[in-house]
This record gives sequence, C-alpha cells and structure tokens, in this order.
Amino acid sequence: MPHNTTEINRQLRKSGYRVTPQRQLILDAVCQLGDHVTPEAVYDHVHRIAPTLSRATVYRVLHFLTDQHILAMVHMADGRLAYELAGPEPHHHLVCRSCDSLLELPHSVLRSFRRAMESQYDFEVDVSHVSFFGHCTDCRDSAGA
Amino acid sequence: MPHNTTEINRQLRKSGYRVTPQRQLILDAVCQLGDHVTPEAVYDHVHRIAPTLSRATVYRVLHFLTDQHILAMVHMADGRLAYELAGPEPHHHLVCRSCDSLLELPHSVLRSFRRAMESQYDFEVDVSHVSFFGHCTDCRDSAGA
DNA sequence: TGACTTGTTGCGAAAATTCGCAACAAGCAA
DNA sequence: TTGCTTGTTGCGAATTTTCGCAACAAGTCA
Repeated sequence: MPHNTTEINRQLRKSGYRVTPQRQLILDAVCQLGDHVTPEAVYDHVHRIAPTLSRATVYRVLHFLTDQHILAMVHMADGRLAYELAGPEPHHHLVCRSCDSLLELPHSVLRSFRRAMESQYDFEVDVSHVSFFGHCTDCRDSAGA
Repeated sequence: MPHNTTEINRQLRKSGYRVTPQRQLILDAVCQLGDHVTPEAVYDHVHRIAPTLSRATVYRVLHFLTDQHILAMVHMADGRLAYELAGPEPHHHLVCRSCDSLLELPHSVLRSFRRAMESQYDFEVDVSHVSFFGHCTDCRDSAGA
C-alpha cells in the first residue's frame, strides 16, 4: 500500500486499471482532508476543482480505491462510512457512540485474534479495517454523574 | 434482553416508551423472517398486514429496538445493515466477502479482548454486535485453485 | 370514561447511494 | 501520431434512508 501517487499509479496500471484525472483528484482529496473523510466532503472538495465530476464517480472511485487497498473504510458511530488512506500497517478504531471520537488501536491487538480465527474456524479475517463501538472514558464519566 | 413479547412490552413501558401496534408488527416480522433481515424485507412483510405503515416507521423502529438492545445490527458483506433478534448472550459474525456466508462466533472469543480494551484504553467496547470480514475456507480453496 | 401529555406515526420531500447506458478517453500497439 | 479496445465517466433515474412537521394515539390521572 504505497503512499505516493506515482507508485500508486504504477500499481494500478500494472493491474490493468486506468489512472484517470478523476481518480487522482479523489485520492488527493482524501489525503488532504484527513483521517475519516465522508463521500460528501470529497465531492465538495473535488467538485470545486472539476465541476463536472459527478457524485456517482466519487462513490465508485472510493469503492474502487478501497478494493485496491489504497483506501480503507471507516465505520462511523452513526453507521455511515468514511474513508482514509490505508497505511502500510493496518490499524483499528474504537468509536465512541456518545461523542463520535475515534481512538486508534495498533494492529498488534488483533494479531492473536486473527490467528485464532484462522486455526479454529479456518476463516481468514481481513483486518484492514475493523471498528469497535462503545463508550470512552469521558462519556462514561459524564453519564455516570 | 427478553425474548417474549410480553416481557419486552413491560420493559419498554417501564422505560417510558410506548408499545404500539407498529412496533409489535415489526418485531414479529424480524422474529419470523429469521437471522439477518433487511429493512426492505421487514417493510414488505408488515406492509401486507398494515398497508399504511410507512418505510420511515420501519427504519425508525428498527433503530429504536436496536437502541433498546432488543434487536442487534448485522453488517452484511456489501456494507448494508440487517437486523436480528438480540439473544441473551451476544454473539459475533465472521462474514465472508466472497459468498456472503455468516459464521457465528460465541461471545467467549471476544471476552478477553474486551477486558484488554477496558484496562488498556479505559474504553468500554459494546460487543452486542461485532462483525469481522474476510474469506471462508471454501472461497479460499476455490480462489486458490 | 374523558381529557391531557407527549411519544409516535404518516406523509411527502430531501438526502444519500446505486444503477444503466451511451459517450468518452487511457493505455497500447502499429 | 493515429486508431482500437475497453475500462471509466457523466447523466439522469431508481433505490435506499433520513427528515420535518402536523395529526394521531398510548398511557396516565382525575
């Protein structure tokens, strides 16, 4: 999962996909907009630069880049999807249902779980995106008070 | 999380919510339709019995019953949401991205993980619904061939 | 039973997401 | 550079999900 555009382009072409201006714009947008970017935010951003770029394309490209493991989906607390650049090492999220805050988990916390699923169920868990929902310290404190 | 309607009704009323025919119909529908029921399937079912019951109400009631821990959300492989009756003991799913099959995990496999998150991050993970995505034995076999 | 309070519903419109298909253009080969 | 092949896009319509608000009715109390 390379982080620079040149390398990504090479990889896509090698797989038989095309590198279009739309795809580059959308990828750039996700990079610039940060950690959990909604489709609408991407659309707003790219639409300013390329007004003919349609919503459908935004959705399609986000799915596509996710399939290629260039982006990763992030489940938000309200159930909607957002996206972020997929790092070389996957990480996971603890999502607070009260305040929507995101806490990042290192991949290591799921490594043993993954192995267990593999040996016990012969199921290969894709850990490139896992979110857990619940309540963070702050929200529990204020709720309990 | 009681399983019979009478007990559920009592619980809802005690919490200050109302037991309406719509809510009962929708809950019955989920029970009858099985393990991972889509909103549209629920609507089709109840709409036959109560033609004026609207789509909006189906969505609202499904959310509502989930908040009350009477139903549980299930993430499907395509990213959409389905629902099922929440059992007394939560369970989890291994969702195959190729064939959409669901494998149930006993709660025990996440117990230690949950405790770890609590002590390390002071984050209380809600394990009433957790889905992991990946690939099952069969699909890996056929893909590898 | 009858009136009151307020949580719920229905409706239609809005928003979010997906689809189908013709027009377009990226990459390739000559 | 020119032209082909076929993956991609844009558009508009279809689908799915949410929203706003007035009308409605469940539960409560007199």
